[in-house]
Amino acid sequence: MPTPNHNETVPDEMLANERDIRAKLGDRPFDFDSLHVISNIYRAAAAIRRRAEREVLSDYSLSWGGFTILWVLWIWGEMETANLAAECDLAKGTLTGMVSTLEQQGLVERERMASDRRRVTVSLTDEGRNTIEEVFPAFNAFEADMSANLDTEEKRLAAGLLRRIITRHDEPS
Amino acid sequence: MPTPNHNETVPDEMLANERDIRAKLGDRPFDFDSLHVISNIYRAAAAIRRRAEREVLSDYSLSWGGFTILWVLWIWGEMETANLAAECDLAKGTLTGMVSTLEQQGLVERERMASDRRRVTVSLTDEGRNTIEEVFPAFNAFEADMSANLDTEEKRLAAGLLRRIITRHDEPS
DNA sequence: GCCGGATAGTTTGGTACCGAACGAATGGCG
DNA sequence: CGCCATTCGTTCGGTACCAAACTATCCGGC
Repeated sequence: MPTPNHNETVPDEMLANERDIRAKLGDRPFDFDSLHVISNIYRAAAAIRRRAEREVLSDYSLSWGGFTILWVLWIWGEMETANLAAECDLAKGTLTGMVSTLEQQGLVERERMASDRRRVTVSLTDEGRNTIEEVFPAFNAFEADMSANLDTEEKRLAAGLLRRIITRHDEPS
Repeated sequence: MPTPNHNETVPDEMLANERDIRAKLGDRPFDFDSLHVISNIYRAAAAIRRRAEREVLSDYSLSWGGFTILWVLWIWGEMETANLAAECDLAKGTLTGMVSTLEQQGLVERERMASDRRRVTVSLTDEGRNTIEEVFPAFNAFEADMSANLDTEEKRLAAGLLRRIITRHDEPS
């Protein structure tokens, strides 16, 4: 019968570990609903990243972070390092190394800005653009597969709920 | 007006980057709903982990993974390495190093099984138990804060939707 | 008994990632 | 002009993490 989560104790369907947690700690005044949301977000993200790197990105010698950089540059075009780091949700120090890797692979290029020589812009090379145009459809198909247990409405709902967690706290570094 | 996601084009509220993606790629046949779910899961997870390590775990010199190990051992008690790795969602090789770190910190201990000397069990020391009993309430408060924009019903809904993504594909290593 | 395949954990080699410290460049204010 | 606080990107030291190679142990068949 489709009546999940119908009371305030234990929802009908839980992962095995969620049940065990209630069994162990259920008598203590913890916030189990928050616990399950947060830990499920993390588990889902880890599964997504692992599968993506193994099943999609490795074919193109891209890491998750490398793919993200290409993707961001593809959507937004040339960006300076600081904005790119923020958009990729990476520390700027991390970005430096990953851009260097992509640069060696010939997928992006750096350029110092003439107006302010501290700043550096990063942009896709032609090869980088070809790569992301080839990889992204495969990646998007992977995303669809990964979320195939949800229908469209549920995906939007989930995206919206997550958005409200993300927007609450988002100072990357 | 509270009518989010009311049509099949662009939902009312989106993150800035979500809007930009539609603007750039909206005319191509990609699955944007899947894209947004997956990328929001990942962004949320990254924000959660970063904040947790900075604001909660660093006070106890614990990494995210180290905390997870203590937590799992606290809930389930003594475990052998392979099960512990699966439960913590880590590759077994990764676990070896992190258990060694925790062992040096005096928080867990290893023991070879008498019946099968290949196997090793890991359990909390008294100090480890004290640590997790002290850290977890702070961590749980953090989880509550992190998800404070959702009410109880929404947390359960989100946890359930995520569960359906997790259960679809979960062979960690 | 012992040999060979299977299995549990560890080691190894490499990337990713962070935070903090650093060095170059800038721009305002004297 | 010339200092100096600020703001860039990079570098550095350290952990975390994975996949694959390796080691030790176990167990079934001869």
